[in-house]
Amino acid sequence: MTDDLSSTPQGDTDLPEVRTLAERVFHQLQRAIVRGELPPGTRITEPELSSRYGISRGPLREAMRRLETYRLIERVPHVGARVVKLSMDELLELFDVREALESMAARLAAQHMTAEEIAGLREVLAVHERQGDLASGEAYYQREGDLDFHYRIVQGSHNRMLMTILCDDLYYLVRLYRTQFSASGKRPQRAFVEHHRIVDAIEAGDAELSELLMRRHVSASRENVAASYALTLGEEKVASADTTATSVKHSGR
Amino acid sequence: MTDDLSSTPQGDTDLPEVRTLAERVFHQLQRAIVRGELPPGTRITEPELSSRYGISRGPLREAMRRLETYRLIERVPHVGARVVKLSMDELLELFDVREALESMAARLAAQHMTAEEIAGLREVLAVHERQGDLASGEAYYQREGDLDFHYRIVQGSHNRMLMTILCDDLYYLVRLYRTQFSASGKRPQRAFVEHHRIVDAIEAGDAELSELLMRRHVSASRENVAASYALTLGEEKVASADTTATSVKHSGR
DNA sequence: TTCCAGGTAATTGTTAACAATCAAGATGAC
DNA sequence: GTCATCTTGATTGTTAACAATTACCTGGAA
Repeated sequence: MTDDLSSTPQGDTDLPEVRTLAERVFHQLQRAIVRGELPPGTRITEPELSSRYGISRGPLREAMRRLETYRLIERVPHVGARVVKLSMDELLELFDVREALESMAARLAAQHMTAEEIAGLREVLAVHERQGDLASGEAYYQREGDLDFHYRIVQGSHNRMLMTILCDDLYYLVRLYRTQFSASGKRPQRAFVEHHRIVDAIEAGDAELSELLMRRHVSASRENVAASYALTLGEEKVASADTTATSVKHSGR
Repeated sequence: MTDDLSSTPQGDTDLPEVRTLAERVFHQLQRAIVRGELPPGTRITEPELSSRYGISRGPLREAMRRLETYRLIERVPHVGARVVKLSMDELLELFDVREALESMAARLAAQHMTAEEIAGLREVLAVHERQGDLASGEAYYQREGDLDFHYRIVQGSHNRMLMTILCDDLYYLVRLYRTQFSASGKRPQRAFVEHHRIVDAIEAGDAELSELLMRRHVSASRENVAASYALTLGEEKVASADTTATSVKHSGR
């Protein structure tokens, strides 16, 4: 009982509160899924996992139910659960949702963010640029830093419901998408500039401009992902795939 | 066991699938909370509810966890759960989230909604007006119809993630707010006009206009709620409360 | 060979009992 | 009289066994 702490030996950093077995296993499974250790589509079977983690099926089911609410696994009654398999369509849907919510967050951040929070935001950008210098073609750490940037703006909105939806519900899904599609992006320079402009607008208290810039920023990221995905579909169909990617946005009915 | 159906006697309309005890009790508890039969702040104790619904604590805990994901109850480890108690601040936060998501939904609906869906939307408005005629000062049915209107537009976005967040995650919370604050609104005429304008824009395929009108519509609803709440705070502070309500939106830091 | 049916094994849903934690009330000391 | 501590009751967390549904596999017939 008191050896719960010793049973989680290595660095479980920023573990908020593990007052129960279900919470501990939830965090472990969450990390395993986001890191790709449990590949998409993997069948989750309760007896196997309960024996692997050394707990009974009760707490495990509670952990699985929580994973389901974060959309990391999908359950079917009387059938079972499997790690969510993400499609490009759903990724683009997620970008639409992020565009709506994060632009609102930027607008509210321009109204409510404190001076300390803005200073912290600038510090995040400085760290990005330092890391970007030593590895201009970087991928992993920069992307984590990008998430940190967006995360802080959402926090700056001071809207708890927005924070819950974006940071709790969708955050791990975004990370899962990145590991799954290994989205390189290849537009760090432009993203850096956009980040700075957004912070400028927030610092100036210009709500409308902050909202507009964040909306463009997320939308550009979406188009970038769609375009690079179209490239992977078929190298010979580059031109037609590109027109498809752009026609998605403007497709009338 | 086979009398499960008879144990839920009256019209459990549109119950999607009750393949398990946990799902059935979840729907029952959900209705009880939204209808106000379980008042906000009510302590939820597992032995009591499990005996009341004639099930054991296992399925009940699963139902409770699902209620928690919909933010209808709040749980604290080793302490217990209680029905969520909503504050006006949180209601206004919810309006900000709805403004962001529903304006995006209207934009996508203008791009993707089919002719049949638009016809259904017009039919909803016609039903509203018929009911509005026979009871101009109505409250309950009109509000349900209002939800139906917004619900259909979200469906018309053809964005499954948007549909999940708005219709599954936030829908019952909106209903709970309405029963709890008994939001009369008192602006049915103007809402009707706004609804019609939004459908017009969607039918014309004008994405930007649809988005703008929906954003204004939700924002106006938010201001209306804030103003009527300010009235209930103190009758003698009507003037100052009104300025507070409007300054919320434009409050710089 | 292909399709359908039945049976078997495994997995999920459910239950009841046990263990640990928390909250409240009683008891005692200062 | 007030505060701290202990005890007691109740509630939540956890476990293991039982029941029911599902999926797979085997066998046989068209």
